Amino acid sequence: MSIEKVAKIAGVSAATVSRVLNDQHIVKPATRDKVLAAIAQCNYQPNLLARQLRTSRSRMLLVLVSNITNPFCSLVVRGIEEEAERHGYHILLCNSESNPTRESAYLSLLRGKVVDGVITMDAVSCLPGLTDMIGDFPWVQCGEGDPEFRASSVTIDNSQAASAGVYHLAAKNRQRIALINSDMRYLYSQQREQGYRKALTELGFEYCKIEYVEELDYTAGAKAMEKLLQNAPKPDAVFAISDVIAGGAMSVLHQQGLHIPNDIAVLGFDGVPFGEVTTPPLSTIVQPMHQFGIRSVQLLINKIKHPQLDDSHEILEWQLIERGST
Amino acid sequence: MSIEKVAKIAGVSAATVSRVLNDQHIVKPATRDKVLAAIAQCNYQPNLLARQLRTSRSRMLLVLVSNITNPFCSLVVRGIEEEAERHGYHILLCNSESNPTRESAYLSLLRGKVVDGVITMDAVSCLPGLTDMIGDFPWVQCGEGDPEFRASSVTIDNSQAASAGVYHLAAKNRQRIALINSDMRYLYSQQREQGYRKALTELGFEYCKIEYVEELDYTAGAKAMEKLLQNAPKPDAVFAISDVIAGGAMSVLHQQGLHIPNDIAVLGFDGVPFGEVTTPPLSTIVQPMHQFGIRSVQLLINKIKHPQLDDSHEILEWQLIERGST
DNA sequence: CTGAAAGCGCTTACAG
DNA sequence: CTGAAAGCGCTTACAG
Repeated sequence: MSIEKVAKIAGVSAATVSRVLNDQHIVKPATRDKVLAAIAQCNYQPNLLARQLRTSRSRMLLVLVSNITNPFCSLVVRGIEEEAERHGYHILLCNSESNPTRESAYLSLLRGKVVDGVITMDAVSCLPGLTDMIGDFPWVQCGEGDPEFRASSVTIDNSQAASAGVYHLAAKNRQRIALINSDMRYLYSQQREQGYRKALTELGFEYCKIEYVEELDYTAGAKAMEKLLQNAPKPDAVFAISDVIAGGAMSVLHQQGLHIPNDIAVLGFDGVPFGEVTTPPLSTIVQPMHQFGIRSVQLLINKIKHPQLDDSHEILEWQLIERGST
Repeated sequence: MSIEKVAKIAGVSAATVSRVLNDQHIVKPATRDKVLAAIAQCNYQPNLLARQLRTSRSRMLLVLVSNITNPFCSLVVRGIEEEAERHGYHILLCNSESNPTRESAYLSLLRGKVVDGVITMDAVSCLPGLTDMIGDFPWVQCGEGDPEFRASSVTIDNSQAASAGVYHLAAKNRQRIALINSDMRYLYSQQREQGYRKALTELGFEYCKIEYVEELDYTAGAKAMEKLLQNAPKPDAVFAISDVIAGGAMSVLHQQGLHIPNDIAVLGFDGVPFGEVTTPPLSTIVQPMHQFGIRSVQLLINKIKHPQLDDSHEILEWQLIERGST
């Protein structure tokens, strides 16, 4: 079923059908009604590929996440989808697992005109080949903002938030605050570590111990916690780079019979729902995940509509929520 | 940059460039080399929309999930993406939140030729309008298999698994086994409830108490648990329809000072990673989530390639894992 | 082995 | 207000 056939049924030209389809009000009401009737009669739905090819607009957005399994990511994606829908856009999801081959396969959709722009939530910024692939296409980095790249960004002040986390723990009389950080490829990891070290210095604390994880999952958090408990003196607080990591750490502490927060305090990062149901509930630094998604889409669509626009870098507010674990 | 320009640079016709692009081996090696050089020289990437329009194959799959935030969903999506990539397909994600408007917007992409087929993980089956939209397009239901519909499916035997759960709890000397079930729109909810009731009858248990949740999140699980504890006699075991629900329930039990499993046992469903880090670790019925994703894609692509094929209904194996909570 | 031509199904100046 | 025609960028019989 094509526009040509609808036109024939309605007794008009394809151009007129197209005008009706696109809500152009220059069509005479009577004609319009005939067309609408024909469309309904044959249950016609335009071929979107043809339209996209012709207009060179796909109204699709590529979203590159490193791990959709991470609740932080899925909450951001939710915000992205909500806002995209509002603007008539659809989402193509690439769950990259930080796999460059897969990322580049998806990014080639930009040059292939299948998507109009991309939101990245992975550290593409350190994979030079990939940034070449993005080239001049509309791009916003979400949750991470490397000003070196020609991309807009939506983030929080990671360094400041991490410092605040350390001060919070210090206010709870903790002296030996360990950090479980993730892959230093991520700019946010670097920034949070910097904030952690800065606060430690300001406080005059000597204890400074950092364990790195390669994946942001419970198992990685558990392993890191085990390592942290091996050397003396043991920490009396752990600051985890993500709530998921904190969850893994807490399970090890329970196993070893340590009391949270008396023996050791635990502070997370992200503000993911499961932090509300841990034992004890997890204190954490909340990122505005939903808002991350919404603003990212707004910036991206703005850039798609006005390509000559300058990149903008948004810093949203974080918030420290104290629950039972600190 | 179009195929025409590449052809001009290489001194051949567009048809020849197209043949090289599509790896057709009838091209003379010398010609082939010239073309490849031209492609490299101008960094050419074919317009995928044009190709898709011409071949009427988009190599895109639509995935409809009700809530990407649910770890069950994201683990299945991961499997889907992995297998799709293997076949050269990309994923369009619709996080429907069970919102019919959004679902139908995405489903219209089927008739719009933007996607070649759809995998649903939501209860579209009870939204008649939506199944009309899917029409005769390739469709597989994942995690739910309603034989009434013209769709293939990949599931487990939900009724059998639920019965086994009840028997497991009975073997732990539980007599008052409550069920926290989800929305009865879902076929799997109906099937699991049926398995639960069947086992209860077989065991001759009189206690039978079911609480329903509308959302599959921690909060909903917590609320349901609170209600369950309000009437006497209290249950000595809770069987939750999902691990996330179980997590919410456990937090309430901890708050009320009840010991798990001594005072009350908790059994989950899904086998999601966070069940490993609860206190105590969660016993659960594991669904092969990754395999769900993989098989769904295989069935779907098979159907895309051979539309006349009959629908197939696959039942995969579940597994009861006993951890500390039962 | 290669090219000229038609066509996928739309949209959009242009002319009337 | 409407239609004829061109064109988006590919692929694919068809002919040579």
